[in-house]
Amino acid sequence: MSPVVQLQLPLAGPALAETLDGGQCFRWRLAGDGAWHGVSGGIAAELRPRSPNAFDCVLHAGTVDDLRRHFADDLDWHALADALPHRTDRHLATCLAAFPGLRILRQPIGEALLGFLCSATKQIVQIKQMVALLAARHGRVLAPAHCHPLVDNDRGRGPGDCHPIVDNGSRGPAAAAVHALPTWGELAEVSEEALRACLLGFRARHVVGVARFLTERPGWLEETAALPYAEAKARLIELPGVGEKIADCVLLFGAGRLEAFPVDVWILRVMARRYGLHGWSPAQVAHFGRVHFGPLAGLAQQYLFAWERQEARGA
DNA sequence: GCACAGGTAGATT
DNA sequence: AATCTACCTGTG
Repeated sequence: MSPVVQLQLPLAGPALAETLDGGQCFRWRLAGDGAWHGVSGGIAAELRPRSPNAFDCVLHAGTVDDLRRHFADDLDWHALADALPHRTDRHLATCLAAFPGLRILRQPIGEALLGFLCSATKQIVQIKQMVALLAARHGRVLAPAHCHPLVDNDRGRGPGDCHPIVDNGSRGPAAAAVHALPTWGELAEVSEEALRACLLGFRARHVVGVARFLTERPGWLEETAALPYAEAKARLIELPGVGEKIADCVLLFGAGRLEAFPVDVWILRVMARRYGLHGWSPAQVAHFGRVHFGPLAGLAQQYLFAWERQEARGA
């Protein structure tokens, strides 16, 4: 049987869907049978909600500890949300109530950088498509095709021990190979043309530029992640294709900096419609956000974003 | 057919 | 320092 992964706090319903498929990461998807399939770093997992804080879990690659780290299960997300100024902010209180348990996942910083370089003026569906193509064509294999899930544990069987499924009649479609995202070292070997073939458009030039930059400076990204927020952000903005917004996304989702407050068109809209900040510039809104929401502004941003997306879908 | 999409960078005012 | 524009391409 599949092992059960127990979380410290509930993550279910709209908060689960928003956490995994709300635009903070681009490699989780909900399958037809209700299972969440996801890849992050060295993890390839299938999760089936079993109770509000437990999942049946099949790991095709990676360990349960890796998965817990990805879900940032060491943090008390209930307490973090409660530390936001929801007592004096009615709209924020509404957002918190609508997505109880929403989390900021921990992603490898290089993957967050790649994903958000692809995000410029694109919808989430399309970003996911680009990232899927980048992984399939240029990332190393995490789990081979037609591989039985490693249901026992993650020891004693290597990927090479998997049996091909010959008779697939009653099992549904055969599983395709699961690929990791390409590392920046691997991306340095990919031509701009090949990147454009992954639907990146003008973003391909940015990826090439960043790959060159990082290749010449080993350890630069990891050093950046360890710097104080303001210094880290200033360094990220040196990268081609990275401005204020993407730098904040990389720090929030790839370096656990919950004070980072990315300001995109959605947040601009939220601040105008819900907070009356009509005509404010992104820089002004960013300043307002840091002051009003405080050191966990990034978590507030994710709640506001989730609520506004839900409204836009016609709630 | 045409605007728009979780932006950025360089030019122009 | 604020505003304008080009940059790719799938989706409605």
